Amino acid sequence: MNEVNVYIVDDDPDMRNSIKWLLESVNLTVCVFDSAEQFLAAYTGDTPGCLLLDVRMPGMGGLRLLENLRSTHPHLPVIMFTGYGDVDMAVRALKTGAFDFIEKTAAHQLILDRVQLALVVGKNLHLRELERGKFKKLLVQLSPREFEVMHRIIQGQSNKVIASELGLSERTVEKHRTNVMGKTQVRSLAELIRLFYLLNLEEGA
Amino acid sequence: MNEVNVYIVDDDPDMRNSIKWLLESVNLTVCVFDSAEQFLAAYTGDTPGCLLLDVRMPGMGGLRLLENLRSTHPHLPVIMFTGYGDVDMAVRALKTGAFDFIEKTAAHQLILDRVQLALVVGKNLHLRELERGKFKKLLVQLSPREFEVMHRIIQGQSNKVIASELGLSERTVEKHRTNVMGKTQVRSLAELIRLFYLLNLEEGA
DNA sequence: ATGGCAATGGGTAGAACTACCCATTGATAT
DNA sequence: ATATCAATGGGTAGTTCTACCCATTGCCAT
Repeated sequence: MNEVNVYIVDDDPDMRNSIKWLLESVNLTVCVFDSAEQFLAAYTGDTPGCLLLDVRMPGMGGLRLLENLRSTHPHLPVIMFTGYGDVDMAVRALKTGAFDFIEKTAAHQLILDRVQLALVVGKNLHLRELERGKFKKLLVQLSPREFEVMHRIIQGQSNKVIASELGLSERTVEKHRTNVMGKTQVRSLAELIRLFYLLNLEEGA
Repeated sequence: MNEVNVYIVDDDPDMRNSIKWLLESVNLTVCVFDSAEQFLAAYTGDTPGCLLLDVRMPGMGGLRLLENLRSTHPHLPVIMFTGYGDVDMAVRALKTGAFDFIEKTAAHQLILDRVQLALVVGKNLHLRELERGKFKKLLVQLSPREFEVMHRIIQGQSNKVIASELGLSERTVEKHRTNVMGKTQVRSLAELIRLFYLLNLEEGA
């Protein structure tokens, strides 16, 4: 399996093969699926890539899959791909978070360009996602108390203030603080804050 | 002048008045303009609001104005408004950063709902923009040396390391650090870092 | 050329944080 | 019931940051 994949989800075999051939002609690695359900079952999100997604399909439609992916894998660029698109469909798709929206009648070069752009963006998002995922795993190792203390540290409270507000001794807060810095593997307060906001700015939006 | 405005830019007087009447019927404050140029000359961005922008106009078109606004006022939600829209136009507008894309034939209630949503989003973006603008003004008061030191502080470097890398004494770095915290009016390192990333995450994207 | 400011550096004191050591309590799991 | 671990708190030392004081150099503008 290659490092970067273009995923194609389309119920029409001819269309799948046509696009697959087009993309492979520029040395891209392609994975095809004939339904949204099949893709969901197979996709793990552990490699960068992008998705070419047919809108109209039996079973779970493209828009439903798109919505699904926005919550589970927000960092996979999804290019919606449709034979007969209307304005409402395009607007809904893009507002839902699709990376692009292309009609199947578009020129081959245009499709290639958009896919290449999506791949570049997808690589960057994937890198960031790796960093986020790593930090997330470290965060869940924190005990409830440590997490509470971390939160207040990030708010800028001093150990003394934290101790007073939580009814603890300074020594205990210092211990929690040490554990937070150790378990999250950060080497400075600055890095802790940066990683924290890296997580929250994207989950909140 | 009210605090929150809906701006309308359309070269067709009938359309302007029709939409103006619709929005005023739900107690919204409306400002109308008959060209992109007129709007650009008048808009300052110092109050929250949103913009209903006709796509096809003589002179500067809606898409050109949209691009312009994305760089100068990224926090004004722009709803593109068109009589005869096609998929390509909608996709281009939304990918450029339009908040929404509505056809003029849409139901009144739908238009109202989308405008109200844009206003809510616009208020939040405006609040954040106020905070960013305030911090920006404080940042330019920093001397070049202070700015350099601030940058390294945010990277997590200690005074000692900064002093060594810049060939300064620790005392001097401490002085710069004190000045940075004072001039930016932050009460903690955490707040400095938060505001710094608030600026950079939106300007970089 | 005198005043203001950026940049430089020193002294001293205190506050805050870090890194080690030590211990008790209580809940949970095997 | 014995082990493990979260949470609690103390001691002591060393580092780092903050808050004051002081000064010199050099540049720029009125």
